[in-house]
Amino acid sequence: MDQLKLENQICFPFYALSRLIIRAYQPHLEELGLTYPQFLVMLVLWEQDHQSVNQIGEKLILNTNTITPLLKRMELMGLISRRKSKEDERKVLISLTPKGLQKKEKASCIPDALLANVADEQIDRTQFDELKSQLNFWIEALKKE
Amino acid sequence: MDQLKLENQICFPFYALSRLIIRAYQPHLEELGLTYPQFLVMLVLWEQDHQSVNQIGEKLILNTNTITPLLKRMELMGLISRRKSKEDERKVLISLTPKGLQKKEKASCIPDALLANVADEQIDRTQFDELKSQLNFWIEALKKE
DNA sequence: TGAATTTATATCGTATACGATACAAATATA
DNA sequence: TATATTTGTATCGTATACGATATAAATTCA
Repeated sequence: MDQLKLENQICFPFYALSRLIIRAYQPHLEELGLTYPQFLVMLVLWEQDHQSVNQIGEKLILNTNTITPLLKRMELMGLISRRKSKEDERKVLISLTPKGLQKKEKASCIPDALLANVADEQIDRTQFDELKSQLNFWIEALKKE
Repeated sequence: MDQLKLENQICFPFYALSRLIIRAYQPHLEELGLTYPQFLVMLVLWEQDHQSVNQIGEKLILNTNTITPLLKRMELMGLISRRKSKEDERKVLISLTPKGLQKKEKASCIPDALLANVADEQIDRTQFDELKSQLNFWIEALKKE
């Protein structure tokens, strides 16, 4: 029955860490006026502008029933525009507005600021990359389910 | 600007994995009639019955504004009971009902079933434990923030 | 001991998540 | 080419999360 102990679950640390990381981001994102999922959408668009709802959803592993209202709020905030694709009228293309693009510079210091805060205590680069590749292995494994 | 690429963020894998793991649990938890956070509450109570709202919240790193409605739903489902502590009338003690206790046995096979599904492809035990302790290090670091 | 402070929980408002379903545009196919 | 199927988004309902705020019980302290 030990396997039902909370501390023996591998699932819980991921659940907890996800929320703790979002909390750590919060003060930085507040300055940008973004929530964490909104920030992720911005990352995707800063990397490549003019993507369909589905393309964004696939990268963030989120369905349209989550993404659509999220994008609508971001449109209201003036960060992005939503317009139908001319080639395929089913698709809705998301583009950055000048205001949305402008935030990129302000955001660029966030990852560093966070790492400095948390991982300050000697986490060596190799170990860090090792962890990341391990996480990606799990993600790919679970995406296929 | 590469540091703003989604794939270079350490935060995203945790966010994604958390949701993917919950998805993987879903079919198993559906049989139990529980959501994932409800399952976590049950884990905490199966390990030790009769805990206050705060005690449960601390273990799951959740505030009462999340836990309270969650527990109320579980009370409606007949899994737990909520009653004021006699020693301290501010505290609300949560206890398992027979129905809640009964589910423990059915749940005991879930962790194994999941690991068999996902980690089937040779993940050795040592590496697994290493990962878990690394995650716990991060959790403790972020909890202190 | 009476008022100020702290503690434990609950309530409210907003923003995700996501299963189920709807619906229009595009594609396949008989 | 008319219909069935697929694809891309959106809508609806329910369940988290969580900041801000409220409130009653307990504790502190002037």
